[in-house]
Amino acid sequence: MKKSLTPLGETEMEVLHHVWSLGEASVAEVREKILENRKVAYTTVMTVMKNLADKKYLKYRKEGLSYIYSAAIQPEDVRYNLVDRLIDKVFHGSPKDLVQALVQNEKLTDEERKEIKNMIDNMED
Amino acid sequence: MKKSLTPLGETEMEVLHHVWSLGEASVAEVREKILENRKVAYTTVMTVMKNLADKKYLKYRKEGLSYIYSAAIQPEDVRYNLVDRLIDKVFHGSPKDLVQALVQNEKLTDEERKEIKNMIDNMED
DNA sequence: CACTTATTACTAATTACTTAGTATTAAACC
DNA sequence: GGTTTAATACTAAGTAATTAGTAATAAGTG
Repeated sequence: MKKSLTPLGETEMEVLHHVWSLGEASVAEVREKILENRKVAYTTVMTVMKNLADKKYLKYRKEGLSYIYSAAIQPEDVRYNLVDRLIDKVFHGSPKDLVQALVQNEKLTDEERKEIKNMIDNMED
Repeated sequence: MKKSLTPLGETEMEVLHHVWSLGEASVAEVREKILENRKVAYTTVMTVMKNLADKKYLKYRKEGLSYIYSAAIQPEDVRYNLVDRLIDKVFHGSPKDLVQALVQNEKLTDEERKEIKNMIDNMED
């Protein structure tokens, strides 16, 4: 009965990210990518990928003796879902409040602030 | 070794929200607010509030035989933290991508989109 | 003063995510 | 064909969050 604010854990997100950017990937390939940042056991990555497949975030096909994984869900879908959830649970239904929290955050660089402004300006009404 | 995308769970966030809006609150008062939406045991709310106090999100003072809780951390701080985390873990450091995911989300009403646009337009460069 | 009531403290069960070890299976090599 | 190698399957332990029951404590009430 865990109720997380998010549908996925951090490692799951990390793995998903690598699969997205690789297109198709074996456990070993994903592990290599993760190893660029931190150490992790092969079996750990395998377990996470199996779990993600169980949850339908990944699909796979057998090639020789190993499985080749690919994404079953697109990044946009996961991101939308996550942002929706956050707006609901943390910002009580106000997307504006989220943006406010974002742009008021002093960690944003001027560059980033400008990018965001440009993006919105170019958005059609 | 749990690694959540967020520092708080859903119920914890819910309780925190009520304490913020009430200013000061007893367990019973927070529980009443939650009961407006769903059923929950008195002891459950108590446990969550005790945990939040342990994590320094709430502070309390004794009044008679009960504790009166108040927020030790402001909503903005929690929200900033959460948004930062999300940008880091899900949007790989790009706040722009978050905004993009947000405004492209078809669940947003035109009204909300407009509000966001106005807010950003009024932002200083 | 005994009894009801309100409150907190303690305990525990459940679920989810993370992490990784051990076992098994199957291919590949000598 | 037996042995090494690489992969997956199975198992399990740890931590966090949720949920709530039971025990203990203390205050007020007749």
